[in-house]
Amino acid sequence: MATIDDVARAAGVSISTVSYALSGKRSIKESTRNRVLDAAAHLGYLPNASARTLAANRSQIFAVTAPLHPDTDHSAHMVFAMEVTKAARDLDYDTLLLVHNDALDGMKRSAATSLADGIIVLDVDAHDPRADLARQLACPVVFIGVPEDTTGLVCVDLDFEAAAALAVDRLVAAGRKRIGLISHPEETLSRESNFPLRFLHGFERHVAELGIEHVEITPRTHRGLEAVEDVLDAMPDVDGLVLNTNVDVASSVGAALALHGKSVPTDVSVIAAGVTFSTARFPVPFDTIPLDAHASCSAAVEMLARIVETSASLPETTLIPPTYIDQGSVAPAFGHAPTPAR
Amino acid sequence: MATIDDVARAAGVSISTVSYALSGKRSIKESTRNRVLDAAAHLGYLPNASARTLAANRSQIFAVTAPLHPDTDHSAHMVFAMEVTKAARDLDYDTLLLVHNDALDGMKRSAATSLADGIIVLDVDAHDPRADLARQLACPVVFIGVPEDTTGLVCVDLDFEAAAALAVDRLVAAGRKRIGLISHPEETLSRESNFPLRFLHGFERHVAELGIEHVEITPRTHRGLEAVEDVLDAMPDVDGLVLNTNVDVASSVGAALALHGKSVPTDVSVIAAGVTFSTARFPVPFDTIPLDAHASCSAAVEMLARIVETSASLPETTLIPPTYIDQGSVAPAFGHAPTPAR
DNA sequence: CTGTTAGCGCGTTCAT
DNA sequence: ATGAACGCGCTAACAG
Repeated sequence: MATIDDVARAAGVSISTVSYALSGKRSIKESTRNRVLDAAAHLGYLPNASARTLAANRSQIFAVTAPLHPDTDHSAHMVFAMEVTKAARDLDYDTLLLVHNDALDGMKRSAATSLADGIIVLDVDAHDPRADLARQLACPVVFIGVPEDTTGLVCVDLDFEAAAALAVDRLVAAGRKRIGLISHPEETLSRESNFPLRFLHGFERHVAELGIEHVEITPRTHRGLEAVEDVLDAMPDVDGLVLNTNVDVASSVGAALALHGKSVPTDVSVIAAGVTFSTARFPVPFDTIPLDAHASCSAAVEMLARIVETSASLPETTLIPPTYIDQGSVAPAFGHAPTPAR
Repeated sequence: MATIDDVARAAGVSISTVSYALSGKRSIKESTRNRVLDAAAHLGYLPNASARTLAANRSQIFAVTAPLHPDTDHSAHMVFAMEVTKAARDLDYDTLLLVHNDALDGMKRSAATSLADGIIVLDVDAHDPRADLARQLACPVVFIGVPEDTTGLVCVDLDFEAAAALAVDRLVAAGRKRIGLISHPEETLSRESNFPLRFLHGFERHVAELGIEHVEITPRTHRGLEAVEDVLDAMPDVDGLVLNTNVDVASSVGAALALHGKSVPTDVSVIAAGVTFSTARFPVPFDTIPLDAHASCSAAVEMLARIVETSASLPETTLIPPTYIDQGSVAPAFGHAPTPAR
């Protein structure tokens, strides 16, 4: 490969001139700069990554720790990893993938060796060991997700409590009075993956505030049928349903309701909330309050870049407000004059 | 961070002694070596990645290019990326993720800047632009998948043709005489994603050799029902079915057959072949010839490491022999004395 | 506006 | 078996 020396020689200037002409960190006469640029392009010159890193003390690499639990949704996982990577590239960073048992050690390693300038943490549990580690590391860390103790941490995530409240509000605005929630499987909750809990709390708080009849279900299987039947057992005349669950369960809820003679949206209005998947191609599409990977990831990456580049960080948690996608699965209850949603 | 100088001082030796004590590239007296190791452990010393890279001309990083097409299966994608990453870590390499429109440029960049020691290519098309690029790059590249022109390339993949033949053989051994193949959606085939084509060819060749009645179907939807109906339209008395298709279609094939009064395995014996997903939790599990991500990825990563570390590469394509997982979805046809499978 | 030069931290050759 | 010293390619402080 061509080095900066080759370019300098070809352009008839010194190597610092080449460096500055390419980085733009100080002004160079238009004509000489063009000569440098031409020479660089001609030689196909790109600065050696490690030399640049060593000298500038910056690698332009973010590490991404993404452990895989038995119950994690590979598809959602990939989407987050990709969105982080895309957002990072937009800011001129590459991303190193840290997985499996290396999710924790990899954080230490990439920080201690100055491999990475910063670390993005995915799939955060309530009591995530990576939270403690992040507090010890000198390396900047941003969490996509919120552990229980956020002291000293920078976190970004959908506002799941607000998402749950928004779902309830929409159903209530449509005159729905008996609301069921289908949550995540027990195994996910017990691992204390954090967002289902936050959604659950938001739901409970809001229905309590509004004095709404409600029931919460944890699916025993990966199918919607049993979940729907659990809801109907507990609340036969349910007229509103919130789905904060995985795609396997959610995709078969429509058929399960139909099987029990309940139509969507008339008998039961349904909203999928805090979910990464689209319901657009479901047999029955649902109104959705998405967990928007793009929004979370680009926000997180931008924060991390800012922290790295300005070394100014105020630890704080950023909650992204929920948005609402109408697919026609919520309709006014019989005899109910719809009130405007909040 | 502690530098090698700190360790040298703490151990009362020179930096080269530290370097050799840690790398083991030349022998050091037991006692001094232990002093060095202790000092290093005590200081939490890890060599600076870029300094090490600059001096050794090796980054211990592999780049992984994994573009995402509209029809790619996120879940399978993630599994491959993870398996590559795990295999790489086992050999002391980290992996850089290259996605989206950066899949091609990223290859150039990571090679030209010496960011990566080698490149793993995922999701290979028949006419993949990354194949030409790989031929030009000085950087070692291994493909997981096989493009049409493999001249000068190193490729690793499941032997899809053998997998198709194995599926046919198993059905024939069970006395099945009219075999249907449900392939991938048209959009996947037309992009010339390569493995469905290779599977298709293997299937066609082998049924032709054996003189077996057969029919091939390309699903029009993402559901098994229409696909099964297409098969039944073309071949009402089908008694063997090979599924080389996506999880959405495959998971609903069992129910679709039942709906048309066909039982598995008696009326129709079914094999899923060349698929990344497990059918174990399907309503009706199928015998499976898996596309084993772990096998392909660790083989590819080991080859790449070998090429990087010995700079000895003979371009060649390695096809991994298919394996068979019995789930009870294949049974002898009525009146057929089962013959031993090959 | 441009050139000179001192490191960045480590691997490795050459001496001893 | 150990140490001294050079150089990897680049950035940035300093000098003009």
